[in-house]
Amino acid sequence: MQYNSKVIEKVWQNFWREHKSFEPSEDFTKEKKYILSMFPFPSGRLHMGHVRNYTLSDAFARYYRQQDFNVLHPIGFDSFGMPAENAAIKNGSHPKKWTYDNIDYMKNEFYALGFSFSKERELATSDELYTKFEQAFIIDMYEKGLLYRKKGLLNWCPHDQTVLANEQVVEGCCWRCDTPIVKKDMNQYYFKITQYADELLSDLKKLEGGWPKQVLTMQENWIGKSNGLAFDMFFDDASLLKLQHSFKSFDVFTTRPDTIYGVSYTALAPEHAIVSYMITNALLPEDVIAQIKMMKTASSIERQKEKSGIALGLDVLHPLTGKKVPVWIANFVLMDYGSGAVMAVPAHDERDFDFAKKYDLPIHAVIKPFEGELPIDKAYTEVGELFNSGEFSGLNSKKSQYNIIKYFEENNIGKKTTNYKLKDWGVSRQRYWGAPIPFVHCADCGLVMEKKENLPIALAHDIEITGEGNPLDNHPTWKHCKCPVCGKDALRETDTMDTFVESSWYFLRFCASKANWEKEAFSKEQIAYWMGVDHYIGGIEHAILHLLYARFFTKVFRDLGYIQFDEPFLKLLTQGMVLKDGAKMSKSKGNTVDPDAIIAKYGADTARLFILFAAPPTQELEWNDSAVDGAYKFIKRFYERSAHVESTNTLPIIEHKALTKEEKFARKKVYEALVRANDVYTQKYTFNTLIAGVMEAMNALNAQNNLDVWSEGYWILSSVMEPVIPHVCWEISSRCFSRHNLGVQKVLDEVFQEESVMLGVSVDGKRRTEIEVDVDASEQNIKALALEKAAKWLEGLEVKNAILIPKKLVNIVTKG
RNA sequence: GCGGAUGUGGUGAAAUUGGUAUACACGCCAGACUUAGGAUCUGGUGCCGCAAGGUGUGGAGGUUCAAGUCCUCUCAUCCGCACCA
Repeated sequence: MQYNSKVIEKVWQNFWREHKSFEPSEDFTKEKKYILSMFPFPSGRLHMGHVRNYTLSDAFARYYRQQDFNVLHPIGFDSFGMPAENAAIKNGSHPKKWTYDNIDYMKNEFYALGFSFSKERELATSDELYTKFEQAFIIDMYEKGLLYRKKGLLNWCPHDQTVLANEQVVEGCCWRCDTPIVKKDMNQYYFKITQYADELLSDLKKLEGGWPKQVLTMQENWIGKSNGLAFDMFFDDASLLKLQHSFKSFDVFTTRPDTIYGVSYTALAPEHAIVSYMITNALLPEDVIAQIKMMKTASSIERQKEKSGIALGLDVLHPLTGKKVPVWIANFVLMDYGSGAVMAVPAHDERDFDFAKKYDLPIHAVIKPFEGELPIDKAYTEVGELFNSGEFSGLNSKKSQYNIIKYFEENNIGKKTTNYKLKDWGVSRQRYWGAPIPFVHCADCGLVMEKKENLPIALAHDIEITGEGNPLDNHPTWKHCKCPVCGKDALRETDTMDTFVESSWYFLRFCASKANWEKEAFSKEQIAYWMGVDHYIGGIEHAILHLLYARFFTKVFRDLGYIQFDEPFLKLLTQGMVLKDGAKMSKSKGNTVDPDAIIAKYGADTARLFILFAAPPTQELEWNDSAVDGAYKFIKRFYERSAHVESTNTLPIIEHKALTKEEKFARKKVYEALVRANDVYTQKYTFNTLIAGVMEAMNALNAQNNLDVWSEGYWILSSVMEPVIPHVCWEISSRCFSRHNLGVQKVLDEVFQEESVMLGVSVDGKRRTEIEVDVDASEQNIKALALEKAAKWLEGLEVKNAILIPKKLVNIVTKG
């Protein structure tokens, strides 16, 4: 009996396809599990990260099928996006052809890996049918006021020639191509995600336990809620005059109202409206204007290098003391947070301190430590006691915040305010390969929505992709249309949507059965049955972007009445990266391992086994060729030793008491593996330990030669391992058990009942020897035996106590 | 700087959550079978030591009969955020 992965894997892959083994049932009375992996971008071929991702979800899906659940385990392709267009520029291929060719290739790879995806529900987000429903949702969102268009300062990637959302800028660079981004003033569509900021934050609590803590923290920090005080700073008379009375004040936000008496200057962002006004109206010297322009055009990285500022020659009046406070421009003040203006308290804020030192501005301390001296060479940012703070002097600084905010509110000079770091999601992209935004610009009616019956607004396909400009905009006819309201000639919006829009609702689309695909995006009934996703598996790199957007869409869809829950993903498993030689696999480093080559050499089962065995799912996985070899050898042994099994359609009945020690041990190991399997599949996800347990059981089986024990062992082990190495298990199961063993397995308690146990004996916590005792031996007898056995180590010592931990050890205590 | 995580043999990693540290596997060593072996099987393998024994979970303390696990301090590595007022 020779193991041949190629033959076996082909047989069962064909079998599963012919029998449609992995299609979910429409019987909504059955208990369900929705197992989902983050779907891939069709980049051409699978990499090991994909293999890990889908091996994990496949293990869950197959396990729950065996447990008799109705399992939805779908797959699709996140198939819009810039790489298709970049490939077009490079090779002259059409993005559509490139994309769908890649999808076909990758589907074959999925097939060769034995993944139990529903074939019927496969989709690509670039399918026009998908675009149709997406555009309809966009229209709904616009009607709800959740989508708007405005001009603003945007993150522009000079390489990809498009704008990016804040979340898509990583360390000042484009998340895709690493090019430093620059700010550009443009028209852009936004989703009003900030309207949901508070709910997105508070609902994180509902995910505790189901999501990794790390991801929850990252989302919390990203939303960045902070409470504080907002108030107006009014200009003095001289400044009003200088500003030609165009501004009488500006708004500032602080989270430290307790430091209000320490304000010694104020700072505006270089982009602030007052600054712009002064530039436009030539209220500043030419060289100062030039400096400000430099400051504005500097990349965010440059801007962070060193603090710099310019005095504007204006003063405002302190809201409580009425004293003059100078107004500066400072490069560290961000226009898109709060109001783009801050009150500066150098004595109690590190940034303000650095700035004040550099420009020799006054520093007024108003908080002192409860004990010890106030530091003079740095800002004191801790809690302390207020002084020089008018009627608030003497208060605890933390507690005084409440009093000070209350004072501002009572006197109508400011109010309690909450700010978020989260910004609205800029969603338009000036690129071709994406879903068109379904709007029309009409000279008479303005910006109007396309009619739903005209959807989808599909892309033009006879386009030229050169990398210059927007192909839809350059197309001779595509953008010309009739206004859906007045019927006159009008122009289509040529921007397309961010591809994160598609991945924000694909998990809902999967709930729709193919029969209804044309008719509706999904039905309420289908959603109610399948959602939420019971296990969502994917990379940690989506901790913020995709997962935040998908949560947002879920809440919006709920408020639109389509669904009735708040959170889409009940449990999230974030897999670690796949490494080779200690580094992330990448083409540039030349350390990639091609899944196709592994399948060709060892088969899919080996690849799957290695990936699950080498490390727990959340940890990094170091690729190791000889360990892959080891996985292969295990499967080979597992298969070849199934020759010991006598064919049967029922679990052999064994009289446990009549067995030899080795036989009993083998049964115990087999059932231990079963117990562990249930625990791993449902709670712990540490597949490495499950596989180790199965290996132990195999070793124990091999140390005995009772055919019934062999058969029972294989009955259970090939069921337990089926989610991991399905092909070889179906082969064994089919040959030996006519597949009757693939299903729920009962744990037999009798195999765990033992007549005697080994106990460790330690003296003062140090292990010395061991004893074998009957399970029902009395504590006294056990201790006596332990003392006798440990006599050698007790010479000259006085025994004070002995502690028995049942079934574990006896610890003999001698010292006082 | 802030936040999170991780440190256990030559390597990937276990440890039922305070109870016999190193399961399982890779590697290595020895043996068997073999014309041959990068196949297969058997045995061994934390470190020091001939041995008795000693020692050992990044480091230093502490709590406990008992600590990889709990507490305090510290070092290292990785990840995320980063002038958010």
